[in-house]
Amino acid sequence: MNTRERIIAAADQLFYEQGFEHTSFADVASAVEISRGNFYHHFKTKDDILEAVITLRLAKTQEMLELWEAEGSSPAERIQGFIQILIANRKSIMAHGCPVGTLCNELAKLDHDAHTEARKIFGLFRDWLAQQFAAGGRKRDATTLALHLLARSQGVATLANAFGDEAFIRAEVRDMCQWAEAQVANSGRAASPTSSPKAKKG
Amino acid sequence: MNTRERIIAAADQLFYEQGFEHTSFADVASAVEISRGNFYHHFKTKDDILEAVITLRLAKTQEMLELWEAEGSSPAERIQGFIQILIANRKSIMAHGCPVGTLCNELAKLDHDAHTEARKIFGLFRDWLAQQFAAGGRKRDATTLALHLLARSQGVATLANAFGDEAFIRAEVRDMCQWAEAQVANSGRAASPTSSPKAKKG
DNA sequence: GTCTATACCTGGATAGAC
DNA sequence: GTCTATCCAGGTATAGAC
Repeated sequence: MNTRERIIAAADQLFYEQGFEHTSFADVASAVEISRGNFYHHFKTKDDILEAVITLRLAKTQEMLELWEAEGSSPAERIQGFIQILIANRKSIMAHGCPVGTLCNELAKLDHDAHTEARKIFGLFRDWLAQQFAAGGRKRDATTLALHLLARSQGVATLANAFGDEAFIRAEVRDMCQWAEAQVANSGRAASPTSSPKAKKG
Repeated sequence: MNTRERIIAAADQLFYEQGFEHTSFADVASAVEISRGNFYHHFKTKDDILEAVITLRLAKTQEMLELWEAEGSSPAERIQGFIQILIANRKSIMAHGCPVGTLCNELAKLDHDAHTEARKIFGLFRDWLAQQFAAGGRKRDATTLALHLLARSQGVATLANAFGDEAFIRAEVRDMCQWAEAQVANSGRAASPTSSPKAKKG
């Protein structure tokens, strides 16, 4: 990994943990253990680093989705794999929220041009999920279902971050998995539009 | 409205639109049309303003919930009133996200002490919603249902902010209303844990 | 490519006149 | 209570030596 890549990786992590604006060049430089002067040899402005970080995230997301596509044996299983990242990443989500959602939120507030690029990460997840629902027989409302699931996982991340409640994450993940199962199982019929999270110990 | 109150009101709005960190004393002072020096007569530090803003938001939220409590004629109607704020505030949500969720997120990233105070706003909504579900016959899982609904509305706000898609908000609101209706109608029985957003024009 | 030194600006915060 | 003037820290960015 060359210096440029190390800078991007460090910025990626710090932007997630501390936010874009709150992270200074000095923070990144000290994480990479280079001088600030050297820093500017690789990136002219802070926006350039942001752009590189978003590009990296897009690439990593794309790669992950392709892996899931290859590994999962059915649409239902793949969708459940997506939902499970809430549990796999629960510690960092409780500490810092969802990397995608919080970055988009921050860039929207800053009225930053890169917001357009950042939301493409959401777009990748949306399209991949829609593809799974379509493959599961829900061609007509695949994107609606994808956005619905994406929204739910975002909401879980936001509240998990606010309350730090791991049991809440697990309960919602369980419910989302059951919901997803029912969607692609129910492929032919129009499913009921109502649901309930399972009552505790119910 | 005295100067202090005007400062808090301006800070409240700017923190929402631009974020806490991105908003400078100069921004607030110029919005209130006072000098920066005068500013410090009212608030010693930036954290003091943040605290005042959160206190204001807590009070306004409490007041709003009490109003809804008095005005709504049934638990189901009150819950639907809560859901409808996503539509009433759709423009600002698409532009800046949810005021509560985005503030909590930002404070978590800054590792700011006020995070504890800020999440109490979520707590007010959670408890009020739980109260409605309990009144609707769902005493046992009232808080679970409340958190579920709160999470869903947060997720809708996050994606609405990212994509600026008003139709998406309306579709999710419709689905949440139907879900809520079914919950308090179904009071006695354990409801099915699965749901689907309605297929478009389905 | 990497460093040190430094210029420049913004933003938080203070002092003191009115 | 309000103002102007000012200080200081930190953050972005540049110049130039090695």
